[in-house]
Amino acid sequence: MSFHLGGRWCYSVLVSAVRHEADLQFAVERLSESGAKLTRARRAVLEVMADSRKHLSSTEIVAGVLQRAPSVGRASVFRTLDLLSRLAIVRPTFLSGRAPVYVLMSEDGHHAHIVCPRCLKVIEIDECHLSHALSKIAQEHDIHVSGHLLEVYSLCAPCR
Amino acid sequence: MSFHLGGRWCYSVLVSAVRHEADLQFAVERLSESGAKLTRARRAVLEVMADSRKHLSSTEIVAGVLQRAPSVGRASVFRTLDLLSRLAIVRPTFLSGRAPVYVLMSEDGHHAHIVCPRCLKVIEIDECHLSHALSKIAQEHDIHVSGHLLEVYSLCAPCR
DNA sequence: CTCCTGATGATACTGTGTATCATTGCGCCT
DNA sequence: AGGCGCAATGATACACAGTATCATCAGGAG
Repeated sequence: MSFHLGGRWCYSVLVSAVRHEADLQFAVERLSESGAKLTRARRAVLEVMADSRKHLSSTEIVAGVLQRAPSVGRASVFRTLDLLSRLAIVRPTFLSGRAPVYVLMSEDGHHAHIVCPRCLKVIEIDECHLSHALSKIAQEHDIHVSGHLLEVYSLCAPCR
Repeated sequence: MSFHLGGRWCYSVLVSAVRHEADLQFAVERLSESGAKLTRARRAVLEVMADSRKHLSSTEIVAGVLQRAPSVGRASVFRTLDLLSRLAIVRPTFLSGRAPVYVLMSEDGHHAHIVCPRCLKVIEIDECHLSHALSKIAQEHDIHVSGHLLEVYSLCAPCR
């Protein structure tokens, strides 16, 4: 569901998202654990993402970082996004237009949201009731699940 | 988890995917139901996708279509991908590199797979045990679920 | 068969994301 | 606490996926 080609106008809006200081702290921790340096550029990206109440496109992140730390280069933002993706701190997602949109994953590497295919609103789900399903999947496929992303498609109330 | 910046070399490989003639037929049906015309370009895109045993990037789809129907233009492939996304016949996903990767959704608009964060292999899940969780989510948020995408992260057997 | 309209292919263009490389600054180590 | 090595940076230039445009074409209802 990448809707409405052609246009930067349709970024998804996150409803009821609560981004905590804790998320930021956790991300910083994972970063240094991984051996990566905590630089100005990286801190800026993380701060922008932790502050935001929306799913962010790379363009928005670049803009946010530029505001917060004007000396940071565009390239570093993309490098950071890639790094964070690899560390599973951030997950790129496809909503709205063709541009990737990034989400900060919660502490345990899980994330879930509802997308309304009509207005593109994104509603975050806190409790996704997936543990049972995941343990079954883990068992069947003989794997150890380290995270998940669940996207549910459904018209939201106003659109019905 | 968009891994390994810079390089077109890292496309995800779909293991154990069975793409049926039925999928193609279903897609064609939904297409005409929606009122859209069944043109050479659209048929070519659907055929390429139904034939493939992999998650396909747009580039790969363009190449496949070009092989199958050389007269079809690049732009039409993108137009078609967008149309199919809107009709929930196809779902763009983020794996491997930064390029979107497309999957044919199953008949009921559901799709699930496991991604190994190390080798990027994608294993399709046929039975995802989500009905319970989904009905709970539907109840809590007062919605009618029309589809879902579940992505599970886990090292695959060889990578462990 | 014909007509209307939605879809097409060709082209040119835009802007996101990337390679490169000389320079910088993080953080380990003593 | 200060210096050193290498990871990371910012700047620039670039590649190419995806898009707008528009004259032409073809699907499918009648």
